[in-house]
Amino acid sequence: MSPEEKKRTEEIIIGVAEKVFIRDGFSGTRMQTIADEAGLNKALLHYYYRSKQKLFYAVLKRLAPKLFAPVLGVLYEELPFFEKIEKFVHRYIDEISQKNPNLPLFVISEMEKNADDIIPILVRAIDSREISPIEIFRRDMEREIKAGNLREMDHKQLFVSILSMAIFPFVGRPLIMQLARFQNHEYDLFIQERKKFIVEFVINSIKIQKTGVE
Amino acid sequence: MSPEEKKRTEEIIIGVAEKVFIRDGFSGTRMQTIADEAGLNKALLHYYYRSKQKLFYAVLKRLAPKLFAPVLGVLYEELPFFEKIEKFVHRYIDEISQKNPNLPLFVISEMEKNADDIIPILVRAIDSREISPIEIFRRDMEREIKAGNLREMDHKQLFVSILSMAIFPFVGRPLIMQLARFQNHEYDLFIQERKKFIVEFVINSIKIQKTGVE
DNA sequence: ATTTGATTTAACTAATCAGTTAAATTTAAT
DNA sequence: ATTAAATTTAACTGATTAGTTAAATCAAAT
Repeated sequence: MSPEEKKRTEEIIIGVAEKVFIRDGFSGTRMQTIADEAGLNKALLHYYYRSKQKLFYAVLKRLAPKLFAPVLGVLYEELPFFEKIEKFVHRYIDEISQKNPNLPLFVISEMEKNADDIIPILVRAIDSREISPIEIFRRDMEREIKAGNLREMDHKQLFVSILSMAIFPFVGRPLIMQLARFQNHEYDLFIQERKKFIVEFVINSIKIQKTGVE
Repeated sequence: MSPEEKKRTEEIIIGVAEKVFIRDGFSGTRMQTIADEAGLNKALLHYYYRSKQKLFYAVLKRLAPKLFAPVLGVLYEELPFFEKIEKFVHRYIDEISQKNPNLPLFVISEMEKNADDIIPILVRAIDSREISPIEIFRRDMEREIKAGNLREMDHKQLFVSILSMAIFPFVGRPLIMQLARFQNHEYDLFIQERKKFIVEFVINSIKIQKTGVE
């Protein structure tokens, strides 16, 4: 095979592995399943990636930048604070909807079970810049509070609230569907409508209304 | 052994099994682990509960009412809407903090992987009353909107938002700790402070301020 | 003291799965 | 055509684990 062919096989494997790992989790994934879904055989998987662990890490390393960069990147843009929140929420929900709605639960579950191995890989993707995302967020808030546009509040509480509202509908889908009595087909629409809701909900809560009178 | 002794063994097994299942998940749990942590042997586990599946279901059936009743129960109480939200959030975070912070992720993961078996068991616990919790919530909102105390908005979006803010810090702990740069010991305090934050945050967002002038 | 049921011990089976190996076959490049 | 690398096949090993079994021991009730 040509080197391009070789590369393509490698990519087929890692692409299918990504899909299966996200769907079934690390321990739920069978090498045989990956081989089957890739239309290849188990021996070839080990020929390219020596072990299940190594294949998993290869998947994670490829995934990590795609996972955080597009969303966290918004925090580093030069934007008015409230617009930044809007763009952040929309970007997150759009990305996950389009990419793979099971991604958040996968990342969280594996971080929980496998902390020591996985967290360092993900942290490199989170901490790719000089200043951390949460510190950027804190500074933005500080500026807005001084300008009288924002109520004073703990920046981590606000940050986690926005994250929670955006991420949890993906993670907690089966639970939410029962509690809030959703039909299967309703849920996607609910998530799309959620973008606008979250932004309005958050800004309503934190923004100080200018009276106009002064 | 006396019947009391017998009962005690049964309870030791199911109690330890609950702890282990929640910690390691169904497929991550080994019968040997349960036996070891209960100070018993594997044969006895099968003597009382015939299989891992049956033991798991027994755990779930015992868990389900304890899981939802104390929290959802608040929704059925006769309380002013905003106080109800406050009590709901405090109750949820207090219950989970004290009981087992891994519970939400466990429930969600197992619902996701094992939907057909598990959801019916949990749904019986959610739907123990004539009117569903979400319908109660909708009626409360409708009343408050008519009374001019509450902005108009989709009741499911609001309900999911409150749930998200309360549950996600438990589920997403490892991710949040990285993103928001928490040290281990800070997180418990953060969650305790979160009760007040969520209530204020939500009410600020949804309440219509009476001008006093009228 | 005898009986009954609870519990232990230890060895076993059967299934699953990661990983290995070696030989055969295919493909592309030279 | 020859070579080298890619791919397949198929059988294997070794580890893990749920579940079984049978014999032995123990404790409580009668």
